[in-house]
Amino acid sequence: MLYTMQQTFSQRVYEVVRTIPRGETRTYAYVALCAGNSRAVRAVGNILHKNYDPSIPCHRVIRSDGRLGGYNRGIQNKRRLLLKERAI
DNA sequence: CGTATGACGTGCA
DNA sequence: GTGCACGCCATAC
Repeated sequence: MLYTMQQTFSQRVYEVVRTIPRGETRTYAYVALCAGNSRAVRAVGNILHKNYDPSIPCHRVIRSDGRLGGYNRGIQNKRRLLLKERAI
C-alpha cells in the first residue's frame, strides 16, 4: 500500500471508503491506516468533509469511540442511512 | 512560502 | 456520561 502513480492521500481515502460493504462501518482510523497513514485520521475527516461524490459511501465511516462523527449532508441523514442499512 | 481548517483520537478532570 | 487540551496531518487559501 504505497503512494503509487502520484495518487494523493485523498484519492486513496476515496478508494478505501468505496470498498466498504453495505451494512458495515469503518472507523476514520481504519480508513487512514488503509490509505497509508495511520496518523492522518484528522485529514481523512477533512477530505470526506469536502467530498460530495454520491458513489462514495462516506456515511459508513464513523468514529472510533462509537459516535457517528459528522456528515456533509447533515448528521440526521447519515444516521438514517446507517439505520436503513442496518449498519448500527 | 506560512497559516488556518476540521466529519479525529486519546487522555484527563 | 460531559468537556477540554493537545497532538496529528492532508488540504485550502
